[in-house]
Amino acid sequence: MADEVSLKDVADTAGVSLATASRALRGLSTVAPATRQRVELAARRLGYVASFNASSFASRKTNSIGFIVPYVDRWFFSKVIVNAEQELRRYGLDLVLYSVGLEEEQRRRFFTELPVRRRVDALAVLCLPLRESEIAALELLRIPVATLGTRVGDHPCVRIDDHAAATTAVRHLINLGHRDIAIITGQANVDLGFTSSGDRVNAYQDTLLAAGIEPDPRWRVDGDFTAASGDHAMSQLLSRSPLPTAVFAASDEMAFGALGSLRRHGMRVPEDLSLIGFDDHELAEPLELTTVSQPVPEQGRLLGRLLLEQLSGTAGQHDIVLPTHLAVRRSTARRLPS
Amino acid sequence: MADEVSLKDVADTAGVSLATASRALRGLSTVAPATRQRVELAARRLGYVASFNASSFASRKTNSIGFIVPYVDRWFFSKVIVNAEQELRRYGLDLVLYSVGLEEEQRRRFFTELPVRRRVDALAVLCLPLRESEIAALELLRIPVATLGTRVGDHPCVRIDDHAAATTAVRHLINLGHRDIAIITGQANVDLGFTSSGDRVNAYQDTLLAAGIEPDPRWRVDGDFTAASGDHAMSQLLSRSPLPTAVFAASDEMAFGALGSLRRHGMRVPEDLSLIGFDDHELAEPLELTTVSQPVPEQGRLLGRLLLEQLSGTAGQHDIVLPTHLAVRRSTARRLPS
DNA sequence: CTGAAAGCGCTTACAG
DNA sequence: CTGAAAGCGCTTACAG
Repeated sequence: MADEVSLKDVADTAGVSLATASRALRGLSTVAPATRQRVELAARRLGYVASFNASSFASRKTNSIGFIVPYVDRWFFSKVIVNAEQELRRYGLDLVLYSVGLEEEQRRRFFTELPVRRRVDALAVLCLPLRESEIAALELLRIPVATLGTRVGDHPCVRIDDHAAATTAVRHLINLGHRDIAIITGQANVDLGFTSSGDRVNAYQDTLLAAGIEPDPRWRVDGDFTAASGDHAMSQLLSRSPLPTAVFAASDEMAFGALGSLRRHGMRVPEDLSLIGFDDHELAEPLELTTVSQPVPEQGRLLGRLLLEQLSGTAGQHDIVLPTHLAVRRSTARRLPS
Repeated sequence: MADEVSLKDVADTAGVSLATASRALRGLSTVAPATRQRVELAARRLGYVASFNASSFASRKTNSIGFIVPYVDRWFFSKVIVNAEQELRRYGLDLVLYSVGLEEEQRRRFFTELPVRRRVDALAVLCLPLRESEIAALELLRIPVATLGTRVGDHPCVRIDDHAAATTAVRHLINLGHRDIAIITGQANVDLGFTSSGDRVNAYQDTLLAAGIEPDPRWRVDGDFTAASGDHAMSQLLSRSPLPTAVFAASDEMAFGALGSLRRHGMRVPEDLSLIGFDDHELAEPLELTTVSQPVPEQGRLLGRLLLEQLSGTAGQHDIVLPTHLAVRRSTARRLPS
């Protein structure tokens, strides 16, 4: 692109210095309105676009925000990322993605080599509870950090109350008369250690106990948040006896898999078994899944805003807990008197 | 980060010049092995990481690839993006996302303001058939372009044969004895004009005609690839009379929505109606949906590779058409003699 | 195989 | 409100 229009061209055309042209185009307030107009006109005429690289380099900012995520091609994460990205793009910031979920080795490398160093102005950590050593590594960066789902140190965080939300789900089943309630957890991914997963299991147990029901360990099966694991988990539950009358799946995607298993086994929902999920995935409504609804796009937007606030030094509230609610659909019903 | 280790520090420690240090760390071949070792050791000792901005700027490369996409939070696109990104990251390239799908205004701005200018080294266009004026705008950039799903000018492309794939789906229904076959298209998004959507509709009509069946316009309902639209479309079909005995949904997500509608209407699949989708979404297997399977991750990887090849001047094959296959599951069955 | 020097295209104190 | 000049931290001809 040897023929790209440079800021110098704009400055010359407008009859001002490089410095003034730069200030005018960035909207700095120390430029006379008339001057600004001339510069803007020249820039438009010449079709000038600033070099991202050059201006980032000169200003010692990267204009990029790093996102450390376990997965990007899962419903929850893709929604969060899209919405955070839109929030950041308004301020000219790029989102650069780092997937560290899959392998321990990948994660270790990320935190030792710190590829984000000198590469991003701030960092978002999504649903990854960090170890002490990892937190220490991040502090070395000396850049703002915000997290989603799980608090990391004192960094600002946006999340939901997983324990309370899961409690709502289990209590809904209990209120419908169920006592034989199984759970499909997300705990198979122990290495990632999503806190939300643990919180949901704990809520399940606490809520049962509070209702005077002893949680039966045979009615807990661990999935990994995928539909396939939900399918498999439900098949395991259906091979046991006695059968539960209701199942709480810790994510909608697992619930969808469970739905498949139930159909293959000739079990009707909710007539033979009630099923409740967690998330309010967009398929939950068409598939009539009762679930705990959480505001995913809003979490993404707020995460973006937390980062923005820190970069501009106007950091506000630090631990934002968003509300969830029960979306009652057809997949849960009153327990039949048996 | 006033205290970041610079290349100068590394050079001094290793007792070489800046230039040599730079060459050694980038693995250029014109460095003596012993020298290289000394430099690498020094870099490791000091914990040196090159400034992305500075090296990009100095080398007049952005080390970023732009992805123009209609959506990023839909199954197909998120899979493609993840896989392309992994391919690119191996070569130190970042993927920067531009969503231009939603509003016409957004799209117009993208192609007139060209925010990718001076911002990316190459561009990927995903499933967006471009207009002449838009193609012209891209050519102005004078950077490599590769596309997914739809050819744009002569640029390299990776795709499937949508017409052939959809033909397989419809023929499967015909082979099962169905003649009253409806279609849920993706044509509601006319503004985006996905070619895949049109190709699938055409294949549907062509295949019916080839079998001596006159396509009935009442059995075509337009969706927009979302589950909600599939749900709605199926409800419309079910309100008509006579009913089709089989339905081809142009995407799995629409098929899932259709499944919801069918259940609410008390229709059994496949006993009362056969349903076939398109994509092989991960929920297709648990939900037992017969579908046309396309290799989505591979399309992402190949797209990344096409871009890489062009950047390194080793461009190979230019129009890669990947195979698809029918995944037969429980949602389709032989038409009952009525 | 190595080094000295120019330069990438902006932004930013500093001075006025 | 504006300009001259330094400088951001690397890479890249060029020369040897």
